[in-house]
Amino acid sequence: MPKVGMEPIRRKALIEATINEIGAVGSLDVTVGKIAKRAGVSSALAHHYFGGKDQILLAAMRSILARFGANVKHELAGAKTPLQRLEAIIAASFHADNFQPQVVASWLTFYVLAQNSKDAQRLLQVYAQRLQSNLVYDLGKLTDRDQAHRIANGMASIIDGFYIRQALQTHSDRDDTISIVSEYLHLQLKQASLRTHT
Amino acid sequence: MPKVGMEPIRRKALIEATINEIGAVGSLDVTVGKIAKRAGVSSALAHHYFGGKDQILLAAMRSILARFGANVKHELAGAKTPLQRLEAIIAASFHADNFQPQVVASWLTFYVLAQNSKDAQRLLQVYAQRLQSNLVYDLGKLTDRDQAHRIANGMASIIDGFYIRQALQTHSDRDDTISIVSEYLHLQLKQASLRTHT
Amino acid sequence: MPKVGMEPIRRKALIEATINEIGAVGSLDVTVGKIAKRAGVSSALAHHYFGGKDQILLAAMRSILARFGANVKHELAGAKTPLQRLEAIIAASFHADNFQPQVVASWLTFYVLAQNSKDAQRLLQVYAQRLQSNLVYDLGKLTDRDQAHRIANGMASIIDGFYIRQALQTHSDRDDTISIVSEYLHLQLKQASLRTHT
Amino acid sequence: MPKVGMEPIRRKALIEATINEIGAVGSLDVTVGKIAKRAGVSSALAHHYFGGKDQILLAAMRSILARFGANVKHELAGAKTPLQRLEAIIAASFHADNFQPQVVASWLTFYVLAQNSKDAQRLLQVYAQRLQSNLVYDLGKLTDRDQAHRIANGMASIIDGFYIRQALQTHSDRDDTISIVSEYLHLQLKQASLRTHT
DNA sequence: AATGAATGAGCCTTCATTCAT
DNA sequence: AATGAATGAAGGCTCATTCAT
Repeated sequence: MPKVGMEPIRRKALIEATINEIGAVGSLDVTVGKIAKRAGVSSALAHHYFGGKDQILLAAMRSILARFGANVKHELAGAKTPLQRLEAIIAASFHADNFQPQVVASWLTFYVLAQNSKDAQRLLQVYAQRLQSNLVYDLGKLTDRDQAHRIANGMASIIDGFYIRQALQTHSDRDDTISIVSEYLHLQLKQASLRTHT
Repeated sequence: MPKVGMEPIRRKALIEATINEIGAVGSLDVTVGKIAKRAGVSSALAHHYFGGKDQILLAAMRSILARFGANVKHELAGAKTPLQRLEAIIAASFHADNFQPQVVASWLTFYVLAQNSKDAQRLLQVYAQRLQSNLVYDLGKLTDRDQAHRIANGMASIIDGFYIRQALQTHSDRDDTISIVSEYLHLQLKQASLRTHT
Repeated sequence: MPKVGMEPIRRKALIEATINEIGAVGSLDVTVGKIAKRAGVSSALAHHYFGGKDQILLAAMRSILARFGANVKHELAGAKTPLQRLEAIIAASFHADNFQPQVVASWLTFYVLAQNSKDAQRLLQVYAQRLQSNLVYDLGKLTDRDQAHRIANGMASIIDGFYIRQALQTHSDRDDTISIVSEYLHLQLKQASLRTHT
Repeated sequence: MPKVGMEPIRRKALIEATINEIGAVGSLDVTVGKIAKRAGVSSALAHHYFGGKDQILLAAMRSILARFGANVKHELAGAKTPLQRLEAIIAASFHADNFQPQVVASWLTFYVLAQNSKDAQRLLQVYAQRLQSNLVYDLGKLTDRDQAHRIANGMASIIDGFYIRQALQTHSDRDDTISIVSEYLHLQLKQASLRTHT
């Protein structure tokens, strides 16, 4: 039983516990005490390692965002063409990891948190902008700049829309979801190409 | 002058105060005390009329949903063709009344509330299903049943997506938003007609 | 049992309880909960009426200061000559009301509080300056300005000194104490008059 | 190189840190953790060496008292006559070492501590009695026993009074302070001699 | 019709203290 | 000799809720 170097272990456990707790109680009533209990430690320890409730939530948020980023990167690895890259981003968005109930519930909580916490807001905006630039970058190779922005905007919205509907337990099939978003992309591109070439 | 018939006045005032309070504090920290103060009454009175905090929130939710329904009905009034009706639904969704910051913040809160309250969940689902059936009904006249469901699903998601992005203060232009959703509809219909006729 | 207009009664009771609690536990460990219990109410009510612990302490401080001020005013009422007025101030300082163990313990607490609270500091300085100006004013009629300030300074210090020693339970006789301070005053005045007339 | 003989070094550092911490935060909020951090060690070590918070404070108190005693002894070294000795005690009381803000803040803290801790109380009383006997002893050579006690009492009070006023940041000039106390002594002695010879 | 009074329950946070390493 | 790990206990504060008037 190691008695040193516990910090990373505890941090990880607490972050995991936070996400699961949010998933379990649906974001309301999420309490430092309950998170700590779920992680098998005292609430004092949670404060010791994170400094406060907000920072625990923020850390959980960062963790989810990081995992999402990693998933995107991973999916992107095998993609060659811009279109493949765009499809990869869609796939990553609905990757099982990111689309789990607890994770989706966490997203919802973070959206709410972002209404009052500058830090949470910044975090969420950084993520949103990165997604947006990824989309715009690849779309830019397939159509003009204005269309790229427009389509990126639509895609991001439709993805967020499916997320929030998932949070509401309007369970939809993952593959159906992906195909709807993917189809959106294709139709928009076809239409954009028509517009451009006319 | 005995004050009679105050109940509907107070209820209305409290519901309005609830929505504004949610809009003001961003859904967190919304307190019966603050709602009551905003409505100019004591918190005890709020309990007296509604029975509890959850029911106050539910009433506010019903109010927003009702207003939304009225807006839809109003927009639908002048619509003749199925396509016009679908456009009317889109227009109503982004009608200024429904797209105000406080209202959008309230939606977010209700989504969260729905995670824990059966009543809130039911309310939200009733609304979602009504929207869905409206969409499916009109789409059904323009394409086959499967396609209708699919397109309705996509439309609802993209609308919800724009809502949540609005809640995050990713302010987008109302007309742009409408045109993106509307375009989505048209492209899907064109595509569906191709599929059907082949 | 009156159920309205409780506020002043509760405030008074809580302030009294604060002073007694400070006296009882010796200023350390003084807790909102204990104060409230001593006043026969819940700690929530104490917060309701005062807003927070600091403000409760501040209110107790103001009460003691006010009582002190009233005692001074009362003693001053029968005083005619400047010398009588100065003696009256001394008498008031060691008046039974102000020299009770709980009250003296409260003073000590307030001194400590003043180290960290701007409000407490200001309060204490207002009191100190008022005492100082009273002393200087009357001394100024008996000697020159410089001497007046000097003697006032000495008198205030010796009074404070007896207070703190009282807080330490170095019980000294009240009359002895008064006579020592009074004697200080007389000797200083005699000396000052010598200095001036030479 | 095994670290041996660290104990006295750590103890000294912790005591010094305690005094400075009290001076820095104004006696409230003084925490074992902060003291330890200031001393550059873990709070566990502080407990290891002292056994508990109270004992750390007590040790700091003893240190200040000892330093004060040393200062008195040092000043007394050059004093020949009783009067010179009395003046030496006054000088020592306001010696720069003892009149530093941190030291004065510590005194205030100890006064508060003494309200609840038997040990602190005893310590403070030992110091007070030693000072008192010193004063009485020398005064006894200049006047009768009753007068000696009386004057010693006044002197001690006036010194304490200046201390507490210093703690309240009513900064007074050191030399002025000394001269006021010294003058007190002289006037009292003159008066006492009159009384005796009459 | 309306409210002031009052509280219990619960949450976040801090801190002295212990223990194994 | 020294510390990271960990916690129990307690405190300040908030809030939904009840009740008598």
